[in-house]
Amino acid sequence: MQELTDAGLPVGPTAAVDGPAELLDQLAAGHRLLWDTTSLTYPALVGAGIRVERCHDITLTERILLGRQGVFGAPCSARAVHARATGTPVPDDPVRTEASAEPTLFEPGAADERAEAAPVDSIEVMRVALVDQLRRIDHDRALGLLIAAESASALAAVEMGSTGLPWRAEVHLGLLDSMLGPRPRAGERPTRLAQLAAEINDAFGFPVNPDSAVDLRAAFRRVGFDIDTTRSWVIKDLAHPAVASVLTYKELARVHTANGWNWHDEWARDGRFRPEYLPGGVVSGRWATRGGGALQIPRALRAAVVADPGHRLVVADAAQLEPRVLAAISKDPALQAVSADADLYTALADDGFGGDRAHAKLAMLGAMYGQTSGEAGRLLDTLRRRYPAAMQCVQDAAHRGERGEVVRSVLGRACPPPSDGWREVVEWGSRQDATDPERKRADQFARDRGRFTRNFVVQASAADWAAVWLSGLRRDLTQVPGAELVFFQHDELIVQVPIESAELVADLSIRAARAARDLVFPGSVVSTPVRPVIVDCYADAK
DNA sequence: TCAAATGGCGCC
DNA sequence: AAAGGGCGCCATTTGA
Repeated sequence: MQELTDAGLPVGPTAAVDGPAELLDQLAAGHRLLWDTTSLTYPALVGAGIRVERCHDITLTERILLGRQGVFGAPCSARAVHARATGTPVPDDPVRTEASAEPTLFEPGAADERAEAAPVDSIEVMRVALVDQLRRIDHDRALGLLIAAESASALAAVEMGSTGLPWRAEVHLGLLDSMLGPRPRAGERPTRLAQLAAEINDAFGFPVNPDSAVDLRAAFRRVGFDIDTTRSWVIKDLAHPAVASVLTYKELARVHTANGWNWHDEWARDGRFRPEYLPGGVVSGRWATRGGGALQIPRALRAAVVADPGHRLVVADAAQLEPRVLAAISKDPALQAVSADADLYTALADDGFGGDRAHAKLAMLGAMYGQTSGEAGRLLDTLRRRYPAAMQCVQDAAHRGERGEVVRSVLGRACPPPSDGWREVVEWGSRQDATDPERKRADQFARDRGRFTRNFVVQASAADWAAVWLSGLRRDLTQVPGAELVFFQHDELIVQVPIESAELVADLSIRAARAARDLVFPGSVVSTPVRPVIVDCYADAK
């Protein structure tokens, strides 16, 4: 047990916790728990009805700290940190056994692996690891904040995975029936898809399997359309009678395979959808999920997310977070001014795009993603003129990436360095003649990485902000009986709350966003507003 | 025959 | 000159 201040510094004694009674005492005293890996230890506590307010997750912290040293993918357990700190051989990380996996029979060693996955409980190992991490954090305020938010996110992730997102089976199954027809036998096409497939065959005049991109492309080529991909946005512009059926087929087939009856069987048990959330699972610091595609719930199915009786959903999203984050990290005066507006894109449009919001948005997204072709490319000049500092900021990040350097988020999360293979290609190719294929390949590699680092500074800083926002709101929600975080997706979260507390929670989400702005961008005038909506059903939120 | 790669598309 | 970021998941295709 170790208490840390909010700045990530130790103030209390170190002591092992013996047994549940002492654990409860320590929790009641408001101590911050120190442990190896939240996702391994905390689920059992949550299952026992114990809620931890604050923790320090050594593994997640180590991932951030090692990343800043340019190391990715190395073992990050307390034992590994201890080993590196003491100059002893670094053990492999414990094998992660998936909670959702079927028990494996007849697999020698599986039980041993599970035993190894038990969290490290040696207090001395953890003490040494913590001291080493604090030394490396070195009183860096931003980094301490990032690490505190990462650990808090880990708690929230376990709690959300346990609580689950309310999911009404009858609504979901009703939608499937209306879109696809009755549930087919295993391996068969739903009736609606079978109909569409027949229409597609008729329109072409020969059999085509719309599930096969190869087959579909060959079919369109055979009738005179020289396409090299069957993406919807290409198909939609072709003048052929099969087009409408193909597009509808693709849309419905996607629902069937991604969120159809099989998905429902596997993921939507007991009125809840319980994915496994992985904070920091993306290099930018965004969360990932394992199972169920939780971060890609299609809009068409959000009607199935309905609050329990007597409850409401507070759906809060940070409006246009990424351009606001760009304004904050670049300190571009004009973009900061524009970001004062509740609708940044409208203000942007009025500021230089003749009131054309769609163009303004396209240009801004293109600038952050590194797009330079097409419409967005043509609009880039306007942005460069109006917001030179902001454009310089992403341009610098791109150049650093092209040169093989790394970039960091506002709170200090580092992007991975390029691979050895990348360096070889780029170094060799850059010495060749401009027309040499090796040179072209090298330039391509460099540009690709430039786009990645260009986007990283914005996406990762936005993730910093979102983690602090989520952490702050989670803490505040402990004051609201019955309020539960049930979903988090990059810049949007959902709290299920008793009706009488909905307004309060909506307000808390706004305050937490303001607090996150002040913590992540101290002194910045850029606002990062959230707009909570109180609804019964997720589909009504937008 | 099976694992890895690919194509496509959902979300931000 | 040219340059579309990050994911997870499914069915199909490819390759050993």
